[in-house]
Amino acid sequence: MLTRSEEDHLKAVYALLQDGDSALTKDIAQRLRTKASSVTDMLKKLAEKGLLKHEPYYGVKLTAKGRSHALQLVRRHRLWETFLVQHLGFGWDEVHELAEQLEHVANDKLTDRLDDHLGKPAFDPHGDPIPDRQGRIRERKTLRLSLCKAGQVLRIAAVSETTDGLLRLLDSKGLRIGSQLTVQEVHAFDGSMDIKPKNGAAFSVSKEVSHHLQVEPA
Amino acid sequence: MLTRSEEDHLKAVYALLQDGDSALTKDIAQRLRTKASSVTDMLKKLAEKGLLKHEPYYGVKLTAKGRSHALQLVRRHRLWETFLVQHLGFGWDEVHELAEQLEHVANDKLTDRLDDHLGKPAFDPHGDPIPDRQGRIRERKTLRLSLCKAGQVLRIAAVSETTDGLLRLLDSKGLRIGSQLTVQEVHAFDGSMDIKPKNGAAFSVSKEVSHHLQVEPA
DNA sequence: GTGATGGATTAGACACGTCTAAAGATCATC
DNA sequence: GATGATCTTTAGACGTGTCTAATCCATCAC
Repeated sequence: MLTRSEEDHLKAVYALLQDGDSALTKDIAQRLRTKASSVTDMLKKLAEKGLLKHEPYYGVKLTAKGRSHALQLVRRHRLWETFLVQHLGFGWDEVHELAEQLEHVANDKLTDRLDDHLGKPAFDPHGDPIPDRQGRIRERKTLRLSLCKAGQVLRIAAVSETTDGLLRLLDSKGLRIGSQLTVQEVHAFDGSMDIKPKNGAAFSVSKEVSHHLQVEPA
Repeated sequence: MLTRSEEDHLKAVYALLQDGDSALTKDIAQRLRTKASSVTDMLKKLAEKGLLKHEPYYGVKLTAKGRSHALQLVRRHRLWETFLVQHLGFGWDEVHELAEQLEHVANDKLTDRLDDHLGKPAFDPHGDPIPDRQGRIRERKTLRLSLCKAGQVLRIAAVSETTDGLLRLLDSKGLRIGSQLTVQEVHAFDGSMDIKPKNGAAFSVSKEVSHHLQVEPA
């Protein structure tokens, strides 16, 4: 049995490894709004429990057990988000915090029943894939907006779930999952780009933002 | 903001006061599977937060604030139980533990949406009343089976929610919410009674059991 | 009243997760 | 390969919630 804090750390590691190639102690700390020293302690603990390998000063890698556990957390998180949006009428940009709490209710039967109830969805309201019972993910062939070039016409497939601010920003520009947009220009000096929603005015997004936007060719 | 443990203690106090006239430290401890000394500490803390009055060696009484908070916990607990049974197909005797966890996700919007989604039910699957948004309870005019006399024909209205064992016992005898039964005999020396389900064989229940069975005239 | 009894409280300890401050590694740059 | 910047870890402390053991209190039988 993992404590809530252990689960939070495990999920942060998983998310950072998904995102980039490494999970830095300070990034984990920042994500969990805690301090690096606390993270070190926790990594040691998770390593002892066999959920990850911790090479001091070098980094951290999930074990199969750790990855599996993280995937179950992600599964629960995204199923709850889907439930909150589809059945309780919440907006996709206001469910993250709630799901963050609900995901810690660990009960396989509950999770599976919820999954059935929702029709075994493959993607959550943010467009992110929902791992199945076995932790398998049905991937989409999407790419980061930050890797796209001027002139490309794209559709938004997913938005990194941890950034509610980004969701609201997009919403205010009339963009949501499935919306179409065109890349007008990419500025080499800072990686920012100008994009134009199909039915709206062009605006500029920072590299930070485009990095978190998953798109597919329209 | 209350911690999970504070909420658990508050709810235990509320439940015991509902049940009998007083909430003994040792009974709270037993209910929470903890020790009396731990409970004393917690009562002190809850008293400082203005949720209850703690008269050392004498007892404990909820303040309006404490009662209100407890009612919200009960509300959430019973709404989740209703959801689990009605929408996810759980049995009424297996939802208690899960609801015990879900109730701690405190978010008014979520609670109200769930309430709406379920059709603002007045009673949960155990037959217990669900407090509304304002903490108001729609009472049934039920009485404890333990107070009934031989010859009375009754219908089961509710079963104390904290005793899953009782639920299974009843189920095995063919009894559930709404089932009809007749009191055949009451044994004065130990308070036990013989009851006969409408469509089933008579059996005997202890005072402990009959105390937790809410019935109404059939 | 006096004692016995049983519940309640206090005192002191401990595990856990967090923090700050200090020390240890790594790496880019000169 | 020394230096400084930055990140990581360690050492030691603290708050919280729990425990055990000892003490305190109310009550009931006599």
